[in-house]
Parts: sequence; structure tokens; C-alpha cells
Amino acid sequence: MKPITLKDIAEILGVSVTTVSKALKDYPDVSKKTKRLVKETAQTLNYKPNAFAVNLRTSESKTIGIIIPEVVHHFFSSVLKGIIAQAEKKGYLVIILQSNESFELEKKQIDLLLSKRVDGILISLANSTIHFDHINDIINSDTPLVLFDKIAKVVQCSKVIINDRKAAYTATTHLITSGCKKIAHFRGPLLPQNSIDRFLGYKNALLDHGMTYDPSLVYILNDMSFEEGVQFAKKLLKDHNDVDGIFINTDLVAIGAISEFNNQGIDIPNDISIVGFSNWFMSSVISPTLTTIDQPGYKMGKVAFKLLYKEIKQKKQKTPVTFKTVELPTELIIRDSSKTTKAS
Amino acid sequence: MKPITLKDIAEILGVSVTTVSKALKDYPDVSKKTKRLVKETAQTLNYKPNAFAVNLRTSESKTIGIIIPEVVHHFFSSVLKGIIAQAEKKGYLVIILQSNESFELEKKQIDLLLSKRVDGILISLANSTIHFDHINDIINSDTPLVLFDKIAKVVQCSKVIINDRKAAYTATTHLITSGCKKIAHFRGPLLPQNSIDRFLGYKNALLDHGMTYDPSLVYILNDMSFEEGVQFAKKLLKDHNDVDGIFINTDLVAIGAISEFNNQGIDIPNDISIVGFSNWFMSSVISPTLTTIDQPGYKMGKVAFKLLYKEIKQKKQKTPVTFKTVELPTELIIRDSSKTTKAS
DNA sequence: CTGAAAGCGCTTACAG
DNA sequence: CTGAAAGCGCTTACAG
Repeated sequence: MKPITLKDIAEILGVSVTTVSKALKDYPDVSKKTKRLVKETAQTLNYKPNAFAVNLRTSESKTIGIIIPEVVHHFFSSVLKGIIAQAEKKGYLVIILQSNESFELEKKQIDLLLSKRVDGILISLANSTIHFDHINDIINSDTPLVLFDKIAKVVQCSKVIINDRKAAYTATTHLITSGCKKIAHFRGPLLPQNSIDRFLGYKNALLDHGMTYDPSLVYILNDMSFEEGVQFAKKLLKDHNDVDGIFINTDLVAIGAISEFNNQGIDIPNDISIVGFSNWFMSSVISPTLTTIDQPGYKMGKVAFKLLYKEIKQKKQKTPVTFKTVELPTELIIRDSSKTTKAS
Repeated sequence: MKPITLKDIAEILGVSVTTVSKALKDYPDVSKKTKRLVKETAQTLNYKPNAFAVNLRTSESKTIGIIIPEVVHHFFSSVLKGIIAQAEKKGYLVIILQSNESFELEKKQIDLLLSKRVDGILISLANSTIHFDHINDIINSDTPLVLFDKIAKVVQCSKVIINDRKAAYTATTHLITSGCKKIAHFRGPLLPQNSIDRFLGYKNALLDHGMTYDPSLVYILNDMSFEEGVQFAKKLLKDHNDVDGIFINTDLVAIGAISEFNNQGIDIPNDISIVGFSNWFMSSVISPTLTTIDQPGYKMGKVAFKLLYKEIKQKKQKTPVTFKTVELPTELIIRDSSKTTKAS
């Protein structure tokens, strides 16, 4: 069965294709009667406009692309969910691609999306991304672009972020005011702006509160996994057995560390206090529950799409495209892995 | 900057659009010299074929759609990752939609994908899906379709599944042979084939081993959350404080139950043994680690796409489309939440 | 109120 | 080896 076309309807009713097209789109210059007839027939035959033809005619596909480092990841899938939800409201579909934290793959995925002529692109950068020519390709091709979470400051486009530095500062300050005297930091890789900012927040909090910053207390992790949490918790105990607080870059790692400390019979928070980052739902579930920074993934997805949508519209109306950076608020969630009152 | 078209290249080189098109696609009837010139020019101008025009001409979009109940879910995102990986190898992009376990939304999403004329559709059904007219719409529109994990037996199409009944049988038998005498079951909602099959596996294992099947030991959960795990663990202890084993429909719920038992000072596995389902990575991480059934999500995604791809090719070649049901093996992973040897 | 015509950018059967 | 022409299915400026 070939799909129904405008021509089919036109032939059945003995009118022109033009009239059928206009009737279906409620053009004012078509008679009520014709409209009714056309619409009824379309309905009966279950007519669906050929999206390929519409795309070609209108030069838009009502489809956007999103590239994230990793699909199987609580934070990114929350963002994805937010994007899908918001896109659906505006009649857009979402093509999902992942970079696997690889610069080369990210480049390739961008090329795919550009070839596909999606109406806009949303990206959270891979950790290994250091050059931005591929990102600028998007901008040069005149495709609306919004960067979220893992962004590059130098790229000229709209962005949705959290204030990693401030959040990390808050997290570390919480450890300080609850009485910790020697605070370590498990940080992410050297490149991503995120891990830099969280590290700086940690460092500044120490300095602002008259504590010494000791680089040997900062551990640089690679893949930010549960296993690394276990491994670096062990290492930390060996290197500095008098540490009494840790600010950890992400909850998954923090949970690994907690698991190791539990195994070794270390009392959290009395021997060591721990603060994570992201507020993964497991954090409220493990024992002890994890103090952390809430990072609003779903909301970030919604906002990112909204910005993108605005730019898509601006482009269509040929009004100048304005870039905007939205900073979403984060929140310190105090749970059992840290002390609430100052130890005396 | 308007995108480069075949016409642009043709004009620059003083040849016809036909020749440019053929040269780029390496038709044998174009001279080597022309091919070289055309390709060089295309390269220099960064020519990218207009996907919209190609789609219209070839009636295919090299895009497939996938509908899952929930994006933020470890199993489904693993499947999604497998699908994306495999699709990319074959040059297909993936549009992601979620049904939120809602029949109505599932219907709507299918309609969207059909209107979009994707080359194929992959679905894991919502729990609330009871009629299959919308699924049959896909089949009637001649769009290749593969159902995975949450399938409907009555729908005529290819499927990728695990043998839930057998896996549940294995899980329950493990509890029996390790010495449990009174085994409860936390099951999923009544409709999905999955929860039915896992329940039947549980029941059959009991009967086959000469144990009595007691319906009051079967608890029907709704949203299969961590919280429900906690809540039903409490309920179970109140109703039947002599239960010494539980087979739980999914790991997340099992982890909730473990957390509650831990809080109440119940010894797992000596007081109560627990077996979960899915092998979520947290299962190897909580304390005690959870015995479970490994459900190969990533592989399921890969296989589902492979089946779909085969059908897309068959359709294109106008060879008859053959349906196939692939059953992926599962595995019992014995960890610390169950006993390994028969208690005496 | 209706319709003929052009055109979006490509592919391909056909003629030369 | 090259190219004119038709056509995929739609939209819309224009004529009547």
C-alpha cells in the first residue's frame, strides 16, 4: 500500500493539489465546504503529509540532535529526559548520540548531525575535547547550538550551566564549619571546566577560612567510577590517615569511598566527613546517606531546549540571534555523611 | 551562507548536475578526470548532500525511532546505548522517545514516528499497554518493527527477549537448594508479560521442588522503586516473620528491601536470603552484595537493532520479511545476599 | 474561491 | 562519456 498523497485526495475530490494543501492548512481563501470535504477525506484515508517533502520544501526537519558523553549515566539521562519532554511540547523530535568522552567521536557525531540538517544541536562536551573547530563548524553552518553542563567558555553560543565553583565552595565550607581540620579533595580529570571549577571552589574555601591548601590532599581521578572511589579511599588512608573530611567531585565516587570506609570500620562522619556532588538518588539510600550538592539535570535539559528553541525561532524570523548563559541554582543537601554542628 | 548544492558545483565546473551527482557516487560511466575534479571541488566547498532531498528521492531517512518506558533507568539506558552503537555502525541515527509507562503516550509517540517516516521502530512496551491497535498501525504502515524486553506475544513481528520464566525459575531454585523453606516473591504489576513470567517461574520452581505455593507470600508492587522495596520489606516482616527467602522482581526494589532489613538488624542471608533481577551495577556494591539474574541490556539493544536492520534491508530488496524471536541468555550471579550451600 | 506553475535538491532511466 | 528530463510530494506566489 503506497502512502496517501495530496494528489490522491485531489483526484478523488476532483480538485487541485493546491486546494487540498491549502484546505488542510486552513488557508482563509478556501471555501468552508471544500475544507470540510478535504479534511474528511484526509481523515478517512488516514493521510499523513510526507515529512520528507515537507522538510525539503520548508528546509526544516523539526528534529534536533543531542550529544552527551555517556547515555548510561544518571545525570545525563536526566538531562536527556528534560530535553525530550520540552522538545515534545514544541513538536520537535530528538536524535541522541554519545561521544563516549572521545574527542574524535564527538567530531564525527557533529558531522553526522550537520549532514542530517537538524534544526539545532545540544552538546555536553567530552572530557578530552581541547580544540573547538568542530564546535565552530556548527556555528559556521548557521545551526543553532546550546552547550550544557560541560561547556567551553571560549565558544560563542548559548550555555546552560551551574556555578560549579560556588557549589564546591559551599560544599567545602560546610565541611569546614562542621569542624573538619584537614580536608582532601577527589577531583576529576584536568581538562574539563567542571573539575577545574570544583577544585577551585574547594581551594578558595580553604584559603578564605584561613586553612592551608595542601596539593598532596588533592587526588586526580580518571573515569570517576565507583571503583576509583574505593581505590582512592584506600590510597588516601595510606597517605594521610589524619584526614577528617573529603569533598568528592561526584556521588558515584563518593559512594565507592563510603563503601571502602565502611569496610575498614571507619566511622562516617565522626572519623571522616564526606560531601559528594550531583545528588544521585542512591545518595539518599546508602548508609550513611550522603551529603551532596544537588545538580538539577532534568531542569537543565528543559532550559537547554528552551534556549535552543528560541534561537531556532530567531533564525527563522531572521531576527538577530542572541546568546544567553543561564546559570541554574544548586543546593547543598545535608545528610548523615557530614556533621551538622561544629565539633568542639 | 547558503549551503552548497550540486548545481553550484556543476556551474563552477561547467558540467551538468547529473554528472556531478554521478561523479560523487562513483558511477562507472564518468571519466576519471571529471570524477577527480568534481570530488576536489566538493571537498573544497565542503559540500554536504541535502539530506532532505535525498530522503524524498530515496524514500528513506536512515533514521530509526525507539520508544522506551523510561529514559532514566539503568536497564533501558543500557539497551539504548547498544542500539545507538549498532545503528551508528550501519549509518543510522536514532530518535528517542519515552512512553512514561503510559499507553496514551505510547500511542502518540508511535504516531509521531510514523509521521516522521522513520525507517524502522524499536519498542519496549509500557506496563499499561493492553490493546495493540497502535502497534498494528506500525505493521500496517509497512514500517519494520522489533519489540524488545517488554513485548506482546500476540503482535506479529520480530522480538528480542530473555526467558523470564526460566530465569525466575533458576533464581527461585537457587533459594530452595540453598535451604530456604518459606520463600516470598515481590512481583511487578499484573499486566506486563515480564512480571507474569517471573511470577510463573517462581511458582513453578516451588511446585517442582515439592514446596507449597502460598499466594499470600506474593506481593504485587506498582512502580518498582527503592521506596517500594523498603515498604514491602516492612509489610512482609509484619505478615510473615518466618519467611527466610525472597525472590524480588528487580534489583532496585531488592536494594530497598536490603536497606530496610539492614536497618532492622536482620541478617542477610542467614535470616533471609534475597535474590534480585537485572544485575544493576549497584548490586555488586551494596552490602551485602546482591545475588541476582544478569539481564544483558546492551546486548539486547544490539540484537534488536540487528533484527530491525535485517528487516529494513529485506523491505528495500522487496524480499519477504521474516520475523524472528531471539532469546538472550541470562545468568544467575551468586553473591552474598544468598547462601551458597544448603543449610542443614 | 480555485488552480497552474515553479521550485526545494536530489537521483536515475534514457538518449545521444 | 555527458546531459536533458522527469519526478519524489509538498508549498506558495501569482493569475484568473
